[in-house]
Amino acid sequence: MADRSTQFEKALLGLRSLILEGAFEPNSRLPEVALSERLGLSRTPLRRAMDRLIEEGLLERIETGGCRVARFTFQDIIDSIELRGVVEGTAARLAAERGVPEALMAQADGILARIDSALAGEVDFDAYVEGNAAFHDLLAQLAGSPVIQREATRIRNLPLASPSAFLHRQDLLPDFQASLTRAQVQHRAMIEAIAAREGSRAEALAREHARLARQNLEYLTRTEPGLAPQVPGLALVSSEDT
Amino acid sequence: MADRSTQFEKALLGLRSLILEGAFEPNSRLPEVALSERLGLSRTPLRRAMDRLIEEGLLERIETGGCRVARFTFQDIIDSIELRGVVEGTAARLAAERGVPEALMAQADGILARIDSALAGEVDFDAYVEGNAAFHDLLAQLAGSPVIQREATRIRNLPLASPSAFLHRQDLLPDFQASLTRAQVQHRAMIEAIAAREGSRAEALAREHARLARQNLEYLTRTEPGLAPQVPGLALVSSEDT
DNA sequence: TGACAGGTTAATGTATACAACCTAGCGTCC
DNA sequence: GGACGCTAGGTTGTATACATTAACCTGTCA
Repeated sequence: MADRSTQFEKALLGLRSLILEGAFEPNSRLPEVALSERLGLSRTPLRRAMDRLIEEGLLERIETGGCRVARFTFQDIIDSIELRGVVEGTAARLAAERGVPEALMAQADGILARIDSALAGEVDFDAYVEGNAAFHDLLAQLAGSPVIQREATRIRNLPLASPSAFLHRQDLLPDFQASLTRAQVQHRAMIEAIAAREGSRAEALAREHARLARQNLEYLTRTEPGLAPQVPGLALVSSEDT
Repeated sequence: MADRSTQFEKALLGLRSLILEGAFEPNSRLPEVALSERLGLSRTPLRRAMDRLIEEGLLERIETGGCRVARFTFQDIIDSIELRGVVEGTAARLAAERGVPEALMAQADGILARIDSALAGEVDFDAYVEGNAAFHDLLAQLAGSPVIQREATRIRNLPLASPSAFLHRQDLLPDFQASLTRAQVQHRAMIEAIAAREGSRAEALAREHARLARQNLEYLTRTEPGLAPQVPGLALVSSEDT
């Protein structure tokens, strides 16, 4: 996130992808030298990337040293989405309580209009995804609090909580256009609640919005079990214990 | 957190202390070599510690490279406490909704009893702080979700959100024993709400509990302005802009 | 006198070498 | 035969050397 096109960035993206693709056995230890050779870089940036992935919850530290791939379940994804709704709900509530500068509300309207365009007629899926990301980034800003913004953005970018983990296959939903439209209705309702200074409603709407993502995910995994390995974050999901 | 008595740990604790004590000018760049010499270790563990402190929000990365001390305000501390209440509230709500194993509830009762003892008669402040930490650690576990537990613990340990940032001078409160007793009443009410499976009430109580910490902080800074430099997290607080 | 170009310095990012630790396997002793 | 200890191998944690890049200063030219 910090550096562009550095070895660290390569290590971070490469290792994260490998983990989410299920390239490693859960609970398996990750030897640093072998990994660094596999990724074509030295141990220094690799270790930095591993530290970051530990923060993200994809890896966990071993007491004796080193780290291993974390075991996570479908319920962990559900919980991550719930948490995202809670934190975004807080951003929305505080924004409503404290008020939002004109300029930011105008930006919000612009983003909503962009998403409307993406949904009009034939759905422009890429444009929707882009607009959706912009909306949630802005939502994190609306409370005017660096702390809230940081944490909301952070949790939204957690691999397990990231909408992009399944959004890219949302075309498999029974009526995916209807789902996106429903999400956009919630987007607009949130902004309206914030403008109306109704904190509780804004918070509830944000939570409801996250729950929609959860329902979509549950539907996808119920009807398309074969999809799991393709969906980052679901590759390691299993029903076994510990 | 991971390693004990390693150079990394020394770097993390040392640098964090220096920042919170206000040893650096806000927005000042931190040169790695000078810092590593000052802390008596090499750049490798120092850089790891700096990465961690960036995650915690005490430092921020500079586009061109390196990092500087973050500027934070009193409002940032308020927001961090608010966020802590929200996430702990979620842990409490989910625990109530999903139910908690007998063994964990028994542990909770044990901790509550320990805090009661600490408050009986002459207040044993250290024992209270220890029991309070145990309570909040357990609260993070009650939902039975590794994700919730991770994030609740993480946010609680953020320097700006940490109760220990001002708890150690809580003896300056007008009637600090009453304040601790009120907190303990809230502790017990939370556990009872969870046992009664009342999620909304449990969540509201956790938020209320965080708000008590906020009120204490506000009182302290209002009546003892000279205390600020001694209170970690307040050293860098200022009313100037950007 | 001001602005631009070139060089020099110092900083970070990266690689690698070194050291301490844990683990496992084998041999010996009880 | 089993258990304890020692040694060897490998892995991580740390230090340092190297390279690359950005900033700053200086000198010259317009």
